[in-house]
Amino acid sequence: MSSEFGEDSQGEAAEAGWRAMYHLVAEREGQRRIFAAGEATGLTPAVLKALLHLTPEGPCPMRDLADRFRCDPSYVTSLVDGLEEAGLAERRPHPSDRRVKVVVLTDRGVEALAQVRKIIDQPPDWFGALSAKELAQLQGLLAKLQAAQAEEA
Amino acid sequence: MSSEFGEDSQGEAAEAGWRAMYHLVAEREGQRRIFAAGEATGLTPAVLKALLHLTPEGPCPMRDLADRFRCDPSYVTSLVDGLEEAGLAERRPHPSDRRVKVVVLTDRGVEALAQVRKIIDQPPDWFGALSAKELAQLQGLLAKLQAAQAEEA
DNA sequence: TATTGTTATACTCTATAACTATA
DNA sequence: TATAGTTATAGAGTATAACAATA
Repeated sequence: MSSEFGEDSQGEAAEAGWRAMYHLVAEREGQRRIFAAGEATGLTPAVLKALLHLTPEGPCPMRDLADRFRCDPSYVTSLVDGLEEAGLAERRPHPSDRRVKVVVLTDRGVEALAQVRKIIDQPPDWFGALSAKELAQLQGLLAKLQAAQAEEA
Repeated sequence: MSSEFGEDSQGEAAEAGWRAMYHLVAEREGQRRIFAAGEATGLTPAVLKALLHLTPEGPCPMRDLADRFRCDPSYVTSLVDGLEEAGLAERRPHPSDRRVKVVVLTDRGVEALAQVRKIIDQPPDWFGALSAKELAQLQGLLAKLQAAQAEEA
Protein backbone atom coordinates (compact mmCIF):
# COMPACT_ATOMS: atom_id res chain seq x y z
CA MET A 1 0.00 0.00 0.00
CA SER A 2 1.44 3.31 -0.97
CA SER A 3 1.97 6.36 1.13
CA GLU A 4 4.63 8.09 -0.86
CA PHE A 5 2.66 9.38 -3.83
CA GLY A 6 0.53 12.47 -3.66
CA GLU A 7 -1.73 13.84 -6.35
CA ASP A 8 1.28 14.52 -8.56
CA SER A 9 1.54 13.16 -12.04
CA GLN A 10 4.10 10.58 -11.02
CA GLY A 11 1.65 9.17 -8.54
CA GLU A 12 -0.96 9.03 -11.23
CA ALA A 13 1.39 7.25 -13.57
CA ALA A 14 2.22 4.76 -10.86
CA GLU A 15 -1.46 4.15 -10.24
CA ALA A 16 -2.19 3.68 -13.91
CA GLY A 17 0.66 1.21 -14.20
CA TRP A 18 -0.37 -0.72 -11.14
CA ARG A 19 -4.00 -0.83 -12.23
CA ALA A 20 -3.03 -2.13 -15.65
CA MET A 21 -0.84 -4.82 -14.15
CA TYR A 22 -3.47 -5.80 -11.66
CA HIS A 23 -6.10 -6.03 -14.33
CA LEU A 24 -3.92 -8.07 -16.66
CA VAL A 25 -2.90 -10.55 -14.02
CA ALA A 26 -5.54 -10.80 -11.35
CA GLU A 27 -8.83 -10.22 -13.05
CA ARG A 28 -8.67 -13.01 -15.59
CA GLU A 29 -5.52 -14.97 -16.15
CA GLY A 30 -4.76 -15.77 -12.55
CA GLN A 31 -7.92 -17.77 -11.92
CA ARG A 32 -7.77 -19.34 -15.34
CA ARG A 33 -4.37 -20.77 -14.52
CA ILE A 34 -5.22 -22.02 -11.06
CA PHE A 35 -8.24 -23.67 -12.61
CA ALA A 36 -6.18 -25.30 -15.35
CA ALA A 37 -3.55 -26.46 -12.87
CA GLY A 38 -6.26 -28.01 -10.73
CA GLU A 39 -7.66 -29.89 -13.69
CA ALA A 40 -4.22 -31.12 -14.72
CA THR A 41 -3.24 -32.38 -11.29
CA GLY A 42 -6.56 -33.28 -9.69
CA LEU A 43 -5.63 -31.18 -6.67
CA THR A 44 -7.98 -28.78 -4.94
CA PRO A 45 -7.17 -25.05 -5.21
CA ALA A 46 -6.26 -24.92 -1.55
CA VAL A 47 -3.76 -27.78 -1.74
CA LEU A 48 -2.40 -26.30 -4.96
CA LYS A 49 -1.81 -23.02 -3.24
CA ALA A 50 -0.01 -24.82 -0.46
CA LEU A 51 2.13 -26.70 -2.94
CA LEU A 52 3.14 -23.45 -4.60
CA HIS A 53 4.47 -22.11 -1.33
CA LEU A 54 6.74 -25.08 -0.81
CA THR A 55 10.17 -25.27 -2.38
CA PRO A 56 11.93 -28.41 -3.60
CA GLU A 57 14.95 -27.79 -1.39
CA GLY A 58 13.77 -26.30 1.84
CA PRO A 59 12.05 -28.24 4.59
CA CYS A 60 9.53 -25.77 5.94
CA PRO A 61 8.20 -25.56 9.50
CA MET A 62 4.43 -25.66 9.49
CA ARG A 63 4.34 -22.45 11.44
CA ASP A 64 6.08 -20.65 8.59
CA LEU A 65 3.37 -21.80 6.21
CA ALA A 66 0.76 -20.32 8.50
CA ASP A 67 2.64 -17.03 8.44
CA ARG A 68 3.01 -16.96 4.67
CA PHE A 69 -0.65 -17.74 4.18
CA ARG A 70 -1.80 -15.54 7.02
CA CYS A 71 -4.02 -18.35 8.09
CA ASP A 72 -4.65 -20.22 11.28
CA PRO A 73 -2.21 -23.03 12.18
CA SER A 74 -5.11 -25.46 12.35
CA TYR A 75 -5.73 -24.85 8.69
CA VAL A 76 -2.13 -25.66 7.88
CA THR A 77 -2.72 -29.00 9.55
CA SER A 78 -5.50 -29.81 7.09
CA LEU A 79 -3.51 -28.46 4.16
CA VAL A 80 -0.53 -30.63 4.95
CA ASP A 81 -2.89 -33.55 5.53
CA GLY A 82 -4.07 -33.00 1.96
CA LEU A 83 -0.54 -32.89 0.62
CA GLU A 84 0.36 -36.07 2.49
CA GLU A 85 -2.74 -37.90 1.31
CA ALA A 86 -1.83 -36.97 -2.24
CA GLY A 87 1.68 -38.28 -1.63
CA LEU A 88 3.23 -34.91 -2.39
CA ALA A 89 4.77 -34.04 0.96
CA GLU A 90 5.76 -35.49 4.30
CA ARG A 91 5.98 -34.27 7.86
CA ARG A 92 9.33 -34.74 9.57
CA PRO A 93 10.51 -33.86 13.04
CA HIS A 94 12.58 -30.74 13.39
CA PRO A 95 16.15 -31.68 14.29
CA SER A 96 16.60 -29.36 17.24
CA ASP A 97 13.11 -28.30 18.36
CA ARG A 98 10.84 -31.23 18.95
CA ARG A 99 7.70 -29.13 19.03
CA VAL A 100 8.18 -28.29 15.37
CA LYS A 101 7.32 -30.41 12.36
CA VAL A 102 8.80 -29.53 9.00
CA VAL A 103 7.19 -30.23 5.67
CA VAL A 104 9.24 -31.60 2.79
CA LEU A 105 8.14 -32.39 -0.74
CA THR A 106 8.39 -35.99 -1.90
CA ASP A 107 9.72 -36.81 -5.35
CA ARG A 108 6.16 -36.85 -6.60
CA GLY A 109 5.61 -33.51 -4.93
CA VAL A 110 8.58 -31.96 -6.70
CA GLU A 111 7.23 -33.32 -9.97
CA ALA A 112 3.74 -32.00 -9.34
CA LEU A 113 5.13 -28.62 -8.39
CA ALA A 114 7.06 -28.44 -11.64
CA GLN A 115 3.95 -29.35 -13.59
CA VAL A 116 1.92 -26.66 -11.88
CA ARG A 117 4.61 -24.05 -12.30
CA LYS A 118 4.78 -24.86 -15.98
CA ILE A 119 1.09 -24.14 -16.38
CA ILE A 120 1.14 -20.98 -14.33
CA ASP A 121 4.29 -19.62 -15.89
CA GLN A 122 3.03 -19.96 -19.45
CA PRO A 123 2.58 -16.43 -20.80
CA PRO A 124 -0.85 -15.58 -22.20
CA ASP A 125 -1.15 -15.28 -25.94
CA TRP A 126 -1.43 -11.53 -25.77
CA PHE A 127 2.24 -11.30 -24.87
CA GLY A 128 2.70 -11.76 -28.60
CA ALA A 129 1.68 -8.13 -29.01
CA LEU A 130 5.14 -7.04 -27.85
CA SER A 131 8.27 -7.09 -30.00
CA ALA A 132 11.49 -8.62 -28.74
CA LYS A 133 12.78 -5.19 -27.91
CA GLU A 134 9.65 -4.25 -26.01
CA LEU A 135 9.74 -7.51 -24.08
CA ALA A 136 13.28 -6.78 -23.02
CA GLN A 137 12.24 -3.30 -21.92
CA LEU A 138 9.34 -4.71 -19.94
CA GLN A 139 11.55 -7.27 -18.29
CA GLY A 140 13.97 -4.59 -17.21
CA LEU A 141 11.25 -2.46 -15.67
CA LEU A 142 9.67 -5.39 -13.86
CA ALA A 143 13.04 -6.50 -12.55
CA LYS A 144 13.47 -3.08 -10.97
CA LEU A 145 10.08 -3.38 -9.33
CA GLN A 146 10.87 -6.85 -8.06
CA ALA A 147 14.11 -5.65 -6.57
CA ALA A 148 12.30 -2.82 -4.82
CA GLN A 149 9.64 -5.18 -3.56
CA ALA A 150 12.22 -7.59 -2.23
CA GLU A 151 14.02 -4.80 -0.47
CA GLU A 152 10.83 -3.66 1.21
CA ALA A 153 10.52 -6.87 3.17
CA MET B 1 -2.63 -19.80 -22.02
CA SER B 2 -0.06 -19.52 -24.73
CA SER B 3 0.40 -21.65 -27.76
CA GLU B 4 2.30 -19.32 -29.98
CA PHE B 5 5.71 -19.30 -28.35
CA GLY B 6 8.20 -22.09 -28.81
CA GLU B 7 11.53 -22.46 -27.14
CA ASP B 8 12.82 -19.36 -28.87
CA SER B 9 14.26 -16.47 -26.97
CA GLN B 10 11.20 -14.34 -27.51
CA GLY B 11 9.07 -16.98 -25.85
CA GLU B 12 11.48 -17.03 -22.95
CA ALA B 13 11.34 -13.27 -22.64
CA ALA B 14 7.55 -13.40 -22.65
CA GLU B 15 7.60 -16.04 -19.95
CA ALA B 16 10.01 -14.07 -17.83
CA GLY B 17 7.87 -10.97 -18.17
CA TRP B 18 4.68 -12.80 -17.35
CA ARG B 19 6.24 -14.54 -14.38
CA ALA B 20 7.50 -11.26 -13.01
CA MET B 21 4.10 -9.62 -13.40
CA TYR B 22 2.34 -12.57 -11.87
CA HIS B 23 4.67 -12.61 -8.94
CA LEU B 24 4.39 -8.89 -8.33
CA VAL B 25 0.62 -8.83 -8.47
CA ALA B 26 -0.77 -12.16 -7.44
CA GLU B 27 1.59 -13.56 -4.90
CA ARG B 28 1.43 -10.78 -2.37
CA GLU B 29 -0.25 -7.51 -3.12
CA GLY B 30 -3.49 -8.91 -4.44
CA GLN B 31 -4.53 -10.66 -1.27
CA ARG B 32 -3.24 -7.83 0.85
CA ARG B 33 -5.60 -5.44 -0.93
CA ILE B 34 -8.65 -7.66 -0.81
CA PHE B 35 -7.98 -8.10 2.88
CA ALA B 36 -7.64 -4.35 3.44
CA ALA B 37 -10.78 -3.63 1.42
CA GLY B 38 -12.69 -6.15 3.49
CA GLU B 39 -11.57 -4.53 6.71
CA ALA B 40 -12.50 -1.08 5.45
CA THR B 41 -15.97 -2.01 4.28
CA GLY B 42 -16.92 -4.90 6.54
CA LEU B 43 -17.82 -6.97 3.49
CA THR B 44 -16.86 -10.59 3.02
CA PRO B 45 -14.33 -11.40 0.29
CA ALA B 46 -17.02 -13.05 -1.82
CA VAL B 47 -19.38 -10.07 -1.75
CA LEU B 48 -16.43 -7.76 -2.39
CA LYS B 49 -15.53 -9.74 -5.47
CA ALA B 50 -19.10 -9.51 -6.67
CA LEU B 51 -19.14 -5.77 -6.07
CA LEU B 52 -16.01 -5.35 -8.14
CA HIS B 53 -17.66 -6.98 -11.13
CA LEU B 54 -20.57 -4.55 -11.09
CA THR B 55 -20.39 -1.17 -12.76
CA PRO B 56 -22.11 2.01 -11.60
CA GLU B 57 -23.94 2.46 -14.89
CA GLY B 58 -24.87 -0.90 -16.21
CA PRO B 59 -27.70 -3.02 -14.89
CA CYS B 60 -26.37 -6.53 -15.18
CA PRO B 61 -28.38 -9.72 -15.71
CA MET B 62 -27.57 -12.25 -13.03
CA ARG B 63 -26.68 -14.78 -15.67
CA ASP B 64 -23.90 -12.52 -16.92
CA LEU B 65 -22.42 -12.45 -13.44
CA ALA B 66 -22.36 -16.23 -13.38
CA ASP B 67 -20.50 -16.21 -16.68
CA ARG B 68 -17.96 -13.62 -15.57
CA PHE B 69 -17.31 -15.52 -12.36
CA ARG B 70 -17.47 -18.92 -13.99
CA CYS B 71 -19.62 -20.01 -11.14
CA ASP B 72 -22.97 -21.68 -10.75
CA PRO B 73 -26.07 -19.46 -11.04
CA SER B 74 -27.19 -20.59 -7.60
CA TYR B 75 -24.10 -18.99 -6.16
CA VAL B 76 -24.94 -15.73 -7.88
CA THR B 77 -28.23 -15.84 -6.02
CA SER B 78 -26.46 -15.92 -2.68
CA LEU B 79 -23.96 -13.28 -3.78
CA VAL B 80 -26.68 -10.87 -4.82
CA ASP B 81 -28.54 -11.70 -1.61
CA GLY B 82 -25.43 -10.54 0.21
CA LEU B 83 -25.24 -7.33 -1.79
CA GLU B 84 -28.91 -6.60 -1.17
CA GLU B 85 -28.63 -7.29 2.55
CA ALA B 86 -25.74 -4.85 2.69
CA GLY B 87 -27.86 -2.30 0.84
CA LEU B 88 -25.39 -2.11 -2.02
CA ALA B 89 -27.47 -3.44 -4.90
CA GLU B 90 -31.01 -4.26 -5.96
CA ARG B 91 -32.69 -6.78 -8.20
CA ARG B 92 -34.96 -5.36 -10.89
CA PRO B 93 -37.03 -7.03 -13.54
CA HIS B 94 -35.64 -7.07 -17.04
CA PRO B 95 -37.69 -4.80 -19.28
CA SER B 96 -38.27 -7.25 -22.09
CA ASP B 97 -37.55 -10.74 -20.76
CA ARG B 98 -39.42 -11.51 -17.59
CA ARG B 99 -37.30 -14.51 -16.75
CA VAL B 100 -34.31 -12.27 -16.23
CA LYS B 101 -33.45 -10.17 -13.21
CA VAL B 102 -30.89 -7.42 -13.50
CA VAL B 103 -28.69 -6.20 -10.70
CA VAL B 104 -28.10 -2.48 -10.19
CA LEU B 105 -25.94 -0.77 -7.61
CA THR B 106 -27.64 1.53 -5.13
CA ASP B 107 -26.11 4.88 -4.25
CA ARG B 108 -24.46 3.24 -1.28
CA GLY B 109 -23.23 0.52 -3.58
CA VAL B 110 -21.62 3.02 -5.92
CA GLU B 111 -19.96 4.65 -2.93
CA ALA B 112 -18.70 1.36 -1.55
CA LEU B 113 -17.37 0.37 -4.94
CA ALA B 114 -15.44 3.63 -5.19
CA GLN B 115 -14.00 3.07 -1.74
CA VAL B 116 -12.89 -0.44 -2.63
CA ARG B 117 -11.45 0.61 -5.96
CA LYS B 118 -9.47 3.32 -4.22
CA ILE B 119 -7.85 0.76 -1.95
CA ILE B 120 -7.15 -1.73 -4.70
CA ASP B 121 -5.89 0.83 -7.18
CA GLN B 122 -3.36 2.31 -4.80
CA PRO B 123 0.05 1.44 -6.18
CA PRO B 124 2.43 -0.37 -3.81
CA ASP B 125 5.32 1.62 -2.43
CA TRP B 126 7.80 -0.17 -4.63
CA PHE B 127 6.47 1.67 -7.66
CA GLY B 128 8.63 4.47 -6.31
CA ALA B 129 11.63 2.61 -7.71
CA LEU B 130 10.73 3.79 -11.22
CA SER B 131 11.42 7.25 -12.58
CA ALA B 132 8.74 9.26 -14.33
CA LYS B 133 10.20 8.26 -17.65
CA GLU B 134 10.24 4.59 -16.75
CA LEU B 135 6.68 4.75 -15.50
CA ALA B 136 5.59 6.21 -18.81
CA GLN B 137 7.42 3.44 -20.63
CA LEU B 138 5.79 0.82 -18.47
CA GLN B 139 2.37 2.31 -19.04
CA GLY B 140 2.87 2.20 -22.77
CA LEU B 141 3.87 -1.44 -22.74
CA LEU B 142 1.02 -2.47 -20.49
CA ALA B 143 -1.44 -0.55 -22.63
CA LYS B 144 -0.33 -2.59 -25.62
CA LEU B 145 -0.87 -5.78 -23.67
CA GLN B 146 -4.29 -4.66 -22.53
CA ALA B 147 -5.29 -3.86 -26.08
CA ALA B 148 -4.17 -7.29 -27.20
CA GLN B 149 -6.01 -8.94 -24.34
CA ALA B 150 -9.19 -7.05 -25.13
CA GLU B 151 -8.95 -8.03 -28.76
CA GLU B 152 -8.59 -11.69 -27.84
CA ALA B 153 -12.05 -11.83 -26.35
C1' DT C 1 4.84 -19.55 31.09
C1' DA C 2 4.93 -19.36 25.94
C1' DT C 3 4.97 -21.87 21.59
C1' DT C 4 3.98 -25.73 18.02
C1' DG C 5 0.85 -28.52 16.27
C1' DT C 6 -3.71 -31.24 16.57
C1' DT C 7 -8.67 -32.08 17.34
C1' DA C 8 -13.33 -30.89 17.51
C1' DT C 9 -16.43 -27.72 16.02
C1' DA C 10 -18.69 -24.26 13.47
C1' DC C 11 -19.04 -20.74 9.99
C1' DT C 12 -18.28 -19.18 5.12
C1' DC C 13 -17.78 -20.29 0.23
C1' DT C 14 -19.29 -22.79 -3.73
C1' DA C 15 -21.48 -26.56 -6.49
C1' DT C 16 -25.30 -30.12 -7.66
C1' DA C 17 -29.95 -31.36 -8.17
C1' DA C 18 -34.68 -30.46 -8.21
C1' DC C 19 -38.00 -26.88 -8.95
C1' DT C 20 -40.80 -22.60 -10.79
C1' DA C 21 -41.65 -19.23 -14.09
C1' DT C 22 -41.11 -17.50 -18.51
C1' DA C 23 -39.77 -17.85 -23.50
C1' DT D 1 -38.24 -27.67 -25.23
C1' DA D 2 -34.77 -24.45 -23.40
C1' DT D 3 -33.37 -20.69 -20.32
C1' DA D 4 -33.22 -17.55 -15.80
C1' DG D 5 -33.42 -17.69 -11.29
C1' DT D 6 -34.39 -19.94 -6.60
C1' DT D 7 -34.30 -23.43 -2.93
C1' DA D 8 -32.47 -27.12 -0.37
C1' DT D 9 -28.65 -29.52 0.43
C1' DA D 10 -24.01 -31.04 0.60
C1' DG D 11 -19.06 -30.45 0.15
C1' DA D 12 -14.89 -27.69 0.28
C1' DG D 13 -12.34 -23.97 2.68
C1' DT D 14 -11.18 -21.55 6.84
C1' DA D 15 -11.38 -19.90 11.71
C1' DT D 16 -11.99 -20.38 16.97
C1' DA D 17 -11.33 -22.70 21.17
C1' DA D 18 -9.58 -26.22 23.97
C1' DC D 19 -5.83 -29.32 24.34
C1' DA D 20 -1.12 -32.05 24.38
C1' DA D 21 3.66 -31.88 24.01
C1' DT D 22 7.81 -29.43 24.25
C1' DA D 23 10.60 -25.28 25.23
